[in-house]
Amino acid sequence: MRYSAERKQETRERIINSARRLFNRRGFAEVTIDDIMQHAGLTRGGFYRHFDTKEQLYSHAIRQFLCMSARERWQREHVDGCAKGTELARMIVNAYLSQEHFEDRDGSCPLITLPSDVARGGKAVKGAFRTVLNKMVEVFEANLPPHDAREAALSLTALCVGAMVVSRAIDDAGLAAEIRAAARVQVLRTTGWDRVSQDSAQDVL
Amino acid sequence: MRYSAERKQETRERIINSARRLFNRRGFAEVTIDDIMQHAGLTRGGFYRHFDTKEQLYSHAIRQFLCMSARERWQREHVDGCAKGTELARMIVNAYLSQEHFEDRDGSCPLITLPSDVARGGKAVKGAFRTVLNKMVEVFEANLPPHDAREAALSLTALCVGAMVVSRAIDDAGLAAEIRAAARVQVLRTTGWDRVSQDSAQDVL
DNA sequence: TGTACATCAGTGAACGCGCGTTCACTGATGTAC
DNA sequence: TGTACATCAGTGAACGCGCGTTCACTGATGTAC
Repeated sequence: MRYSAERKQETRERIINSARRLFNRRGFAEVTIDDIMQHAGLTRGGFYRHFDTKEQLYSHAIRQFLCMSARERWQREHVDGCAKGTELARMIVNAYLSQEHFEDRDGSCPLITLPSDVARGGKAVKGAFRTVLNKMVEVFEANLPPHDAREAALSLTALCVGAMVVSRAIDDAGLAAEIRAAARVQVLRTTGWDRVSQDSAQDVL
Repeated sequence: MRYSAERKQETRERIINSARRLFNRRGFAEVTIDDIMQHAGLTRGGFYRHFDTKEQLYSHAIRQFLCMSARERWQREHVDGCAKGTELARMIVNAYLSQEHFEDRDGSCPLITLPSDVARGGKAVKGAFRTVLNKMVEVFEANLPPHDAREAALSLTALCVGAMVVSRAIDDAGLAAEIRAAARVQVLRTTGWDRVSQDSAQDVL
């Protein structure tokens, strides 16, 4: 077969990547196949060498976003790699609620960008969403006093996601920042994560 | 003018109501004008006696949802009218995070249903969203110890909204309920609202 | 190594369906007298 | 009160654009010999 299989695979992934970003930013219906292919440096017709329908691409895009080690990828990009334990948990919270993450509309955590869409979507998408959510809960849970770790981890997750979701939906950067700051204080205070390793207390934000 | 102005107004509001419910449930692009008019008991053509475009209707629908005393309407529907102070705050939290509110996809608080759409929308919609958000924050703020009332109110709002948003986006009713329960415990514990008026402590949920 | 052929990723024009929008029409009700 | 006329909310068929999808074609690269 001419054009090596790897090259085709690369193109395919370029398409999925473009799709992920565009869907993320504008939603399913507001993005055309033309947009996606152009964004990937291709033309309309070639699309169907890689996918059967637009919907199929959508599910791949979401899946890439949600399943494919979303937490690891995100963590690698946003958090210094060598932190451990409560220090890691604190850094994740700081990075999650940071201005930088707030502004990154294409690449941000899908729990923030997609919930309304997912709530209206099918089983597959909801299942993937749950997977990512569970990963986030696990990180928190592992760094909390055991007696009510799970309960606390669930509400911390809801708080972090909620603060970001709401921040994104308003047109007032000051209020948005205030909400994220309030959430951060609340998380760090209730968990005690602000009291560990004072030497690196000011790093992320 | 035949057909009294009131009758026309009634029809118009019936259309907006249908639109609000359908948009809320399925999103803008997935609802056709035909759907909306049928749902309102009318036919396609009549639409343009009331609105210029589908988008205009959308903005009216959202506006009705968001601006038009959303908090008061919601409060009236979901919370016993005569409660006051911290008791009211507690009841609102309980109702907000209740199973009933969780299941009411058409009529639920727009902060939960719309954030992804609004985040992708224009200034007008975001402004309206902020209005509702502020109202929710105010209720909380008025019932918290003054020294950091605002900060606490902001994070409580994020927590309540986040818990509902995330609950809706997963396909596991058990986990969804667990998240809402965890959020409720967290809110009531950090605010102390669970410690007031023990006589009516079990009412809502 | 070179030549002939096969494959298929990618192109771009064309197709056709769905849906937003328009339009000629109806008929119920309002107003004038 | 009754009659003629005007208005316009609502109808349903038709229009036309946009976009998902199809298709004939190209040309780069792989394979066979």
